[in-house]
Amino acid sequence: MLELAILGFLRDQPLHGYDLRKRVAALMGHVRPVADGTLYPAIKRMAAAGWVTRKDEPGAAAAPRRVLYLTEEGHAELERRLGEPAEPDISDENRWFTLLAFLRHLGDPRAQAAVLRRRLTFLEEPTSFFYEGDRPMAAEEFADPFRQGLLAIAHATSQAELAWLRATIADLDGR
Amino acid sequence: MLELAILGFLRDQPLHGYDLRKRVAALMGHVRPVADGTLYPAIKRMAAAGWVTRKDEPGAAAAPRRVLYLTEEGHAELERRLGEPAEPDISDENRWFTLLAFLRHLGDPRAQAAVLRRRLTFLEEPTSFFYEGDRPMAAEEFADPFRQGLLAIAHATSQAELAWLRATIADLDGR
DNA sequence: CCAATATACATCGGCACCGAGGTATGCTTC
DNA sequence: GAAGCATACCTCGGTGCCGATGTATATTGG
Repeated sequence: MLELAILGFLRDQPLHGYDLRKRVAALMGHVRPVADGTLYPAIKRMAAAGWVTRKDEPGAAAAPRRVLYLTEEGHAELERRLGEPAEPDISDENRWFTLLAFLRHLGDPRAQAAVLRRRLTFLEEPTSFFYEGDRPMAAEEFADPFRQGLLAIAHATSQAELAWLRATIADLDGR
Repeated sequence: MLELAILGFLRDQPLHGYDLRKRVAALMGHVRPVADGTLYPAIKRMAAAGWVTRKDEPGAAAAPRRVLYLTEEGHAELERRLGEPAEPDISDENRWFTLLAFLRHLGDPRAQAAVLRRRLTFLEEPTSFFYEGDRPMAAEEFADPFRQGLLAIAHATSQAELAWLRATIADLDGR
C-alpha cells in the first residue's frame, strides 16, 4: 500500500522523502499515520529494486534533500500493480482507496474498467458478518445496536460505491 | 484487531481454534483472510498472557480439539481494549468495525457512548486526501474521475455513519 | 477401497511496520 | 544569541502477519 502510493506520487513528479511523507500522510494518514521508520526503509527497498533513483540536492529550507525519481522500471511496476492488483488491494478498503487514487495512471480505459469490475464483483457477493452455526444472521436478528449499526453502515457504504462503480464502468465502456 | 476479535468471541462462549477461525473469517475474512500462521501464534500469545486457558477435548468430527476459555484476566483485557481503544482502532475502519462488533460487551452505556463519541470526533474533523502545495483540493477540482469517486464515496460513507453515531449516542444518553 | 475433502492443530523463515532514538540545518522569536 | 521549531534523513530492535509446510483423523463420493 505504501509502495503503491510512493510509485503513484512519483509518477506525477519527482519528490524528496519529506515531501512524500506529507503527501502520503494526507492520503492515508488520517487512517494510519506513516512513521519515518516505515517510509525511509521503503524508499531504500524501492531504490534497491531499481524503481526509483536518488539525487542529492541542497535543502531549500534546511538539511540537504534526496530527491526521488521514478525510473522506467518503476513506471512499469506501477502499471503492473494498478492493472493486476492482488486480492487484498480489491477487498481491503484502505488498499482499494490507495489504488483508486492512482488508477488514472493506468492509461487504457478498458484496463481501468476491468479493475473496477473486480471491485464490483467483490462488493456484489453476499457477505455475512455473523453466523449462528452455519446460518448467516440478518441485522434485525440481534438486539445488539452496535452490530445492527455495523451492518447498516456497511450496507449504506457499499450501496454508494456500487452506484458509482456501475456508472463509471458504463462511462469507461462507452469511450 | 485479531486479538480483540478472539477475546470478543470467547466472551460469548468457549470455542476451539478451528471454530474461532471460521467466526473471525466471517467477521473480517472478506477483507483480509486470517491465516493459520497468524491465528495459532496469536492464541499461544494470549494463553501465555493468561487471557485464555486451553482444555483438550476429543474432536467431534476429526482430530482432537483444544477448547479455549476466556479467563478473568482475559475478560478484563477485553473491557480495557473496548473502553480505552488505541487511536488506530478509532480511525482505521477495519479495526473500528471489529471494535463495534463487540462493543456491547462494555456493559456501561456511558462508556459505550464515550467510545462512539471518539469515532464521531474523528469523522467530524475535516480531512483532505490531496493537496496542491498547502491548499486542500476539493473533488470538483480535479478531472480524474477516480479521485472524484474516491472523495464522493468517502463522503457518502461518513455521512451514513455520522447519522447512525448521533442517533445511537443520543439513545445511549437517554438511558 | 481409495481419493478427496473437511476437520483440527502447529511451526518456521521472511518481511513489513512501528516506536524510539539519533543527527544535522536553517529560520523565527524572544 | 539562545531556544524552539520545521525541515530533512536514517537506524535498530521488537512484533505481528503471511505463506509454506507438516501432521493426523473422520467423512464423503466414486
